[in-house]
Amino acid sequence: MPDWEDLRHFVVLAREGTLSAAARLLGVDHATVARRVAALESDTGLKLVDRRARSYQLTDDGRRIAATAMPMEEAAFAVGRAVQAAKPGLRGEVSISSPPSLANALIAPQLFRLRRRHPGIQIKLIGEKRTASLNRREADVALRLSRPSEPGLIARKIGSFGFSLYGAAAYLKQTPRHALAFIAYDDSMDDAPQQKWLKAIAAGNEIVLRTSDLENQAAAARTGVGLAVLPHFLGDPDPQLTRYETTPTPPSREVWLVVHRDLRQAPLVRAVMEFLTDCIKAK
Amino acid sequence: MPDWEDLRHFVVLAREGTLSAAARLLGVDHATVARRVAALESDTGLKLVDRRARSYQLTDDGRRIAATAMPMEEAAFAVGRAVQAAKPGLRGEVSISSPPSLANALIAPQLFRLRRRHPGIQIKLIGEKRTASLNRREADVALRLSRPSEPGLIARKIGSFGFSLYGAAAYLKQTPRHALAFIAYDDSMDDAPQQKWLKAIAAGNEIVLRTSDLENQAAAARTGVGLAVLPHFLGDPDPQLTRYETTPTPPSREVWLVVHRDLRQAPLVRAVMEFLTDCIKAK
DNA sequence: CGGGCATTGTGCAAAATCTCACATCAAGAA
DNA sequence: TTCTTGATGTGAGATTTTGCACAATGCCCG
Repeated sequence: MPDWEDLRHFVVLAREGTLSAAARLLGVDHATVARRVAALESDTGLKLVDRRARSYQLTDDGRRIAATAMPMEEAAFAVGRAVQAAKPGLRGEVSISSPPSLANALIAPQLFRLRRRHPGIQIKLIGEKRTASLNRREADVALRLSRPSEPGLIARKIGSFGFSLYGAAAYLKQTPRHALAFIAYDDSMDDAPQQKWLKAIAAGNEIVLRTSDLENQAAAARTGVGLAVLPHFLGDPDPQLTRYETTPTPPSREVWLVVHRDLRQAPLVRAVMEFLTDCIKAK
Repeated sequence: MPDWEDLRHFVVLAREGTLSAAARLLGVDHATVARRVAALESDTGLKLVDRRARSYQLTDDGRRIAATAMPMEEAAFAVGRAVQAAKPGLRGEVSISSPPSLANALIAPQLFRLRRRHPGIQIKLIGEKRTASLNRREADVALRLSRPSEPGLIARKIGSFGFSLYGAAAYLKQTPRHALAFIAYDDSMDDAPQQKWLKAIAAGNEIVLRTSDLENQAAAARTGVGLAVLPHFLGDPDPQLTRYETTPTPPSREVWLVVHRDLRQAPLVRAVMEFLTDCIKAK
């Protein structure tokens, strides 16, 4: 039976493609990954990778072995979840994955409540566009803007929010309707409903700024660059921004609270889920 | 994520029950198992075992974690099979599990043929009563006397053989029918068909020897201790043994060739399966 | 074409791990 | 009881593994 640690390193290498990336992910030196893969090759008597100049290329055998070792990794994640779920009481770390806008505007400002109520809980708040995989234990709970379909996950809709166009009051006053400029996401967000809506509404007008960051869009809109589609929870409290009403109104989005089945009973996780629900409900 | 090697050691400990047994199975020192389990506990922050005077007792958490880690072990076995299956050509070791009688009388004497035909193949012949688990990779192929039902295994009936009562010629001549003594398996084999049959037929007569080893039974019968139920392939070629015909005749048994689905295509394994089929067919 | 930039390969010293030997302890047999 | 057997605990030395620093290489981009 091959060394399980060797397999772990090899699986990550197979997924990441390079020694360095695998090493970063595993938190070890790249030399260690290289040596462990070599050890696995010598153990199994199979050539698993072609060592090319700048990249490790899996051989057919390598792909085959990596594929059969994947279920091991999934089982390992299940062990990790079982460990997390077995932790009694309300002490420990919980990681939350959330879209950056929600994290900044609704979660972070409320964290002090959670700490007051459960002083033993440490939060790791991951505000990333990329949806972290709960199955891979990249986070314990997540907020998502649409219902996820991954197996093993449990999702509950805990709220929704609307969008409007916002701009600086002076800008709206001075600019004739046909000359209004727009601020949009970059292409990577082309499939988001609010972006589609904007593209439709802005058909004839100029899109003067594209940025992937919502905070940037708001900042630009505040200074009179143009109109941005912002969620109400971001635009309404801002004294420098004014809604610009349109028909049709922009789409609204749902907020889903997602957790893995294995973790939903853990007291630590339940407390955080309750907190997140309050954050969204009370916005 | 916990260290996979720690998990491997812990799973074996959980199954074996003692440090020493786990250490033997893993081929390491017992101190290594103890330290790895301790490391796993410190990693997870959970108490997994109660260290009692002479034994490691799993805690509830320990049982839970061990249970979730079992699938990892099964996946590891699958990797092992994939490795074995990926070996090209006809070089390497193949292990055969077989009932001892078949191994001694039909397989071992023919091994020279296999070696002549495929000089690159090394055979490990495990003649044990205990049925080795092909799923756990305790053997690559197996001969069984009944169709196995484990998942993932493929079985083919490759032959059958009959039993008869055998005794020394002189003994049979001298002894009146009602005084014939019998030689039987010990209690551990009470569920074997030939043993049941013997118990029925021998209802009134004395059972003078009980032994788990068929070779012993044959030896005793040869020297006139009594009558033993022996397979034909064992009794017929023996010049010192004579059949004692009865009605009803003893049951016959089937011979099944068993292999894991993952291995059946490997050239190495196929060659050995072909060899085993010939051994049984040509008896 | 040349300069970054990221990747893999290598030798060495340090750190972690394992084996080994011995000690201790409990249970069961004589 | 005393002896034997098989289990776990512990410390020292040997071995293995790892990280680090540096070299070499190929790619991308200006």
